[in-house]
Amino acid sequence: MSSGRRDRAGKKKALISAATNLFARRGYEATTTREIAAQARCAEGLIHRYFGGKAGLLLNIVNLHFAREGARQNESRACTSLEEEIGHLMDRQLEQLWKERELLRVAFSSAMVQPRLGRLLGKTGPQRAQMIAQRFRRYSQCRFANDADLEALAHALLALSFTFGFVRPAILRQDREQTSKLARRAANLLSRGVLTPQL
Amino acid sequence: MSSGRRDRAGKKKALISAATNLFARRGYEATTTREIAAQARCAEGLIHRYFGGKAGLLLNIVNLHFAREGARQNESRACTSLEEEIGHLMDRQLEQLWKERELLRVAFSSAMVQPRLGRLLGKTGPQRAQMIAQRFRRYSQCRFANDADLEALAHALLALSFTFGFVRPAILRQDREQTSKLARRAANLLSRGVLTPQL
Amino acid sequence: MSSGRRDRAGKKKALISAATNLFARRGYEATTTREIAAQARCAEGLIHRYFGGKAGLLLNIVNLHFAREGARQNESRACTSLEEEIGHLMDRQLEQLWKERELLRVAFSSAMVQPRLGRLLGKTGPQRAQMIAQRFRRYSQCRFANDADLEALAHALLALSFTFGFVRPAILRQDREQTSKLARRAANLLSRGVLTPQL
Amino acid sequence: MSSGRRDRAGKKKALISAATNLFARRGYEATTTREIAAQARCAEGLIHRYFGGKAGLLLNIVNLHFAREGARQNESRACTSLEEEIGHLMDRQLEQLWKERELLRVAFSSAMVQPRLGRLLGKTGPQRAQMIAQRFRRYSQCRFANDADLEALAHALLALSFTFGFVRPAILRQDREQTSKLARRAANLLSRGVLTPQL
DNA sequence: TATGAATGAGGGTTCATTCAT
DNA sequence: TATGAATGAACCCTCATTCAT
Repeated sequence: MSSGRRDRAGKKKALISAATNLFARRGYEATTTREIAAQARCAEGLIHRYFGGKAGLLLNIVNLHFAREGARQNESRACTSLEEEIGHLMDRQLEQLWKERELLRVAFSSAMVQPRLGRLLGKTGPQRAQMIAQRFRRYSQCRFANDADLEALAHALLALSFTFGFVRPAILRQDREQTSKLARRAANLLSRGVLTPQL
Repeated sequence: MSSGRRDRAGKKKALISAATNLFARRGYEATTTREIAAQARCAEGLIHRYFGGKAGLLLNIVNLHFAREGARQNESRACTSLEEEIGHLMDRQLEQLWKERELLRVAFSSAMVQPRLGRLLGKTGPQRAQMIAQRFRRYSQCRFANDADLEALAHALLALSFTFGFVRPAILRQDREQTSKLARRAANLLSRGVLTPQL
Repeated sequence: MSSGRRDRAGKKKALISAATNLFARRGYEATTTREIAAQARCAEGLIHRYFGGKAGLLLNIVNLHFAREGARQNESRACTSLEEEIGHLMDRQLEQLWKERELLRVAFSSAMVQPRLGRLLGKTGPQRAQMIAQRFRRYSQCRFANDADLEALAHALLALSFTFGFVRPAILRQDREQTSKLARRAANLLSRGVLTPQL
Repeated sequence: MSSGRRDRAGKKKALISAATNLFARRGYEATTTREIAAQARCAEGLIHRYFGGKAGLLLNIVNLHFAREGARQNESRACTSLEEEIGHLMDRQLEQLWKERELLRVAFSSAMVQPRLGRLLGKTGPQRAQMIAQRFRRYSQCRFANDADLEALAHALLALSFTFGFVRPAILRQDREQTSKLARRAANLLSRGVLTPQL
């Protein structure tokens, strides 16, 4: 289609790809625009022309990713029980977060210093929690504790997966198998807490 | 002891204090060694002589802080019930993490890129979890579910407090009251999950 | 003649107009070719095709302007006395230089570094001086001092108007009314110097 | 006295000297901080540490020069007549301006775009004019025209010397001998204008 | 030992110019 | 012919680190 010298879209994509890679591997600050351009095989100036500079490039990357993320439907099939649903959710989360750990590293690392980016990242969580809580309500034929706090459950599951699936293995470099196991055990506790006892 | 111009210990302390302050306020990268030296009222060169450079200074700060943290006794008095204990623990954690949020921001932000620092930070969590689990066992006269997973409970509580007490309010800039409430509701779910039903 | 997309003459004119405007407002160095092209509503590349680059564009502008200037007839009507003529000349010069101050700023500023441009600008002065001296000779029926140096008079008047009408108000930002008054007083001195005393 | 690595004053002087030279030869914009540092045999960073950047360096140079200039007494001995005094003044001016032409080129070139610098340069002129006018009044025993405008005379002489001694030879690259001659002839006209006729 | 002047590599960014379309 | 996407060299400036004093 397009080639070499006049491929605006291609260059943008290449820059985003290179930057995502480098930011994740070395961190935002430690990555230079020179490196990004070199890896993308185009001129440094394009970073500024297309994204308004290094900071804009980062914002663009995060925006892009989490827009896609937010749009992604909670596409998995229904389970036969809430416990199963919770288990599946946690497994999927652990897997997903691990896969995205590089990008998350960059995003959170930068968000620490860049409030705007922080708020952007924060949008996703509560939305997903709402969606998950909604799914949980489908299991109302189950024997919920009367006052089962499904919203808190959803938030708690996301919090656990974030900590055990990303922070501890990817940032604190703890053994991933162990943290994953802990995550599942913790999820079990939550399951119990929300279900009426099986007498 | 020693004073004025040849006060090695005093200078070190001053540098650490200044750096902690500045790192927390502006972030590690945005802080310059000149600023640190200026605020500590001593020469830039000492940062390198004493700590081996800016990175070493950060490591030293984090080390110091979390050593103290780890040594801190689990000093709170015993509660009458596990639920109460869990509630208290969560409250203390939320408060503590909020108080330390600036330093945590720097520590985690840097840990993302500096594995060594990450591993250092990661030491604290499991240790604390062990201590907490130990305390929980004191309530064994309670009606635990037979297979109550007290270890997972401790880890989960720390994970929840980390997310709801630090990540969401301090990084993602979400409303702290809301996230604190969510933390407590989630802790409630865990309480239930670990206790046998009150028939 | 030609219109729309293939209007070479129109594009050239538009570029010259835009560049004159921008150079005058912001200075040569501070103006970018992109701005010029944008304001002229045509492609950046044309600046190079038509004028050989940014520098060539400036040269072209100055050339054009001072060609027109040189060609301009000394159109003013004759006066009844040399004194009146000198006064009128000075007034016209002060007005004209003030009107052209922006372009002159750019022209001289660039001429400082670009000898070719300097020489170009220098052509105008002596020519005008000759023309003015010629006009002065028409008043020979007046009582000139025998050895009246009308050529020096013409040069001096131009020099005074340049300094008091452009350099001091437009570059050194001195009060224009004051410098204009000084110019007229200095012109008076010259008038006297060239006229035989009225006994 | 001082050597190599810790000679702050020496480095400052070297930078000023190098910058003055380069700015004058190539113009402010065309001179790079790299070149200045190289010619001064010190690190580029010092330009920013000592002078606050390239612009500050220029300002410093001009300030320094014109402070010295302003302080310089009008040290020449008295003459026997006003005509002689005027002639001497003009000669000295022509010589001085030619000697300083490089620095003047920079100063004026930059002043065109930098109002603050312009105003700074403008301070010198009126002051000198006042001093010169004062000297002229010493010749009051001469036969002045009653209403001799000595202030205008002083300003006019400076204007003429500026144009014929600097602008035309140094900027417009006109033959210096010719412009100098014109300057003297113009000065003569002024002399006459201010003196009563010798009957 | 403590200082801070000096270093110099490398930072992000700009922009006149080129050239595929 | 006209376009403007792409280039890349060079810009000014920052700052952790070194080392003469």
